[in-house]
Amino acid sequence: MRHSIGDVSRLLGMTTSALHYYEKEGVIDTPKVESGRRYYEEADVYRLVSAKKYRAMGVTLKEIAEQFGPYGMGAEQVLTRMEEKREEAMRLAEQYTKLAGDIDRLIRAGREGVRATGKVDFFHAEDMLMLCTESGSIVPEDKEQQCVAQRLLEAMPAVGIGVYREAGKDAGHLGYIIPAARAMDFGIEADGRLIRRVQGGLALRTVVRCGAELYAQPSCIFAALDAYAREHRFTPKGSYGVTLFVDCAEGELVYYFAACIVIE
Amino acid sequence: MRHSIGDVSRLLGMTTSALHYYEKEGVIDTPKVESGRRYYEEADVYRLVSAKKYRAMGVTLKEIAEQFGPYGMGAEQVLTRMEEKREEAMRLAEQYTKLAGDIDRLIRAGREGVRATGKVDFFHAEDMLMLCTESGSIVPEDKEQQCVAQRLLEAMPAVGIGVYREAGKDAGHLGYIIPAARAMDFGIEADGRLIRRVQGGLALRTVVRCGAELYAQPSCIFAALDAYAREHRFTPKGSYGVTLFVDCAEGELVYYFAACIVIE
DNA sequence: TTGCTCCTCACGTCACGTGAGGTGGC
DNA sequence: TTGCTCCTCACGTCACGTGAGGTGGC
Repeated sequence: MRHSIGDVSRLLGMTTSALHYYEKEGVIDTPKVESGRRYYEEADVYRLVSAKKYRAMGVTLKEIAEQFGPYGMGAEQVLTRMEEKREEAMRLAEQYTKLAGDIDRLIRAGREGVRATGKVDFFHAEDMLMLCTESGSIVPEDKEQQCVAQRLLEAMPAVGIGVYREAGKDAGHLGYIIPAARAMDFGIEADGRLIRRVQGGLALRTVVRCGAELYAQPSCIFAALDAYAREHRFTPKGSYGVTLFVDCAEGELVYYFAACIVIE
Repeated sequence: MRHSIGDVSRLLGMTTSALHYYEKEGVIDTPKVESGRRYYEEADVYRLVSAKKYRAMGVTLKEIAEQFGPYGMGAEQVLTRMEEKREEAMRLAEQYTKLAGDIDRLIRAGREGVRATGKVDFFHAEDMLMLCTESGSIVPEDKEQQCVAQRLLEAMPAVGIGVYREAGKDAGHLGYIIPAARAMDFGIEADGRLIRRVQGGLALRTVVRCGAELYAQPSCIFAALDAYAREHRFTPKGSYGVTLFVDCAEGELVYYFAACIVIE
């Protein structure tokens, strides 16, 4: 029995141009031609169904063509390839699960930020890992430090831009910040020099907006909390803040930060 | 502080050409130029870090450019977009989890097939759903039936090509087969006409190889099992077989099928 | 004759990577 | 002068989708 390209395309749910492409890539050796038209034999359709199956597993057309070619692969090789694809699929599944979690955390923090801007409350601050440059810039000067920062940035979107201020100091530093718990998944550890651990604990928290002054005075995000702490006689330990999002709606950039001062 | 493209690229872990591309796509408005060279301000780097964060969430460059543009988006819109991306990530996570499971089942069946070719044993056959054409071809003639088959093929790689033979009949039919349990995930149900349920139960099983005779006589895959059943006086109920894989190693196509006869 | 299917190019997609060939600054 | 960084273009990637312009069969 011979089938037209239209019937085959409807069966497989692919366009005729996709079938032309499969042919060009050597997945099927040009089906018989007759006055220019293609006709597909049962075995060709079987092959296309198989090809679609392997595509669904993430095998590339080049690999499939190889597998089906005149010097095709035996069972053992095909099974080995499938094992690779299974690992790949599991890796992707895990990656997307974690991504969904990271996005969810960002959304929660963002929603809370919108509601809570300007208010002060208490919460239990997580331990964080933070990379700050010595120069105070967002870009490390040293090439080695650039590479360390790059490794941290691989952990996006779990990692973000933040501000850190040591206990008792006035100056804050811009840098990259990530929850310590999440950093472990990426094999990122505090090294005591570049990447430091910021101790969590009971903390005062608020959400602030700021503009370009952030770059000149990163600690500006702590101003409201500092006043509150003084007024209520809390003894500040370390302080940190994380970017919630950047609002561009008015043309001017407005940065939203969740800032906190650990008090215990 | 101003940074060269090299420093920024090392920080972000992207090539300079990627940064050129971001510029072309309007993610950053051309940073200041001076004798042809780009220099990035702190705010530009902040923006690039943000862009990288959204990229990691699966936001396209066009969307990011929109978000950062002169008529950029406010917090609420950004949060809504992030919710979409979270759903997308969850969908993908689930999809890849199931894909890994499907591939795993294929690998197990394949490995067992390699070991067990020619041997007969007993096992508990699952219920299956099967679509067979009336014509006996792998391609339905009717356009409506082609579309039903297409819906089934969306369930790749859980669905595969198989053979079905009714109890007491000699002829077998080529078609598409999927475990009934897995079919539910895709909203596929037996309709009594095109898609039929094949009852499982205690069954004889073997793995057979065959060539092009499959198309003329699909029931050829049951030959060995039929002989065994006659010899041991089992009363066959329905029979079915599923493709394990196709071996192309010798140039000739050799189909491997796991065939079974339900006896109870 | 009129639809319908099919044909072969050619070009677009998306987020870059990889040269080729040339210039500027220390 | 020699490296090094940076520049701009152009073309490739991967699996197709979308026309444009034309032909064959009922």
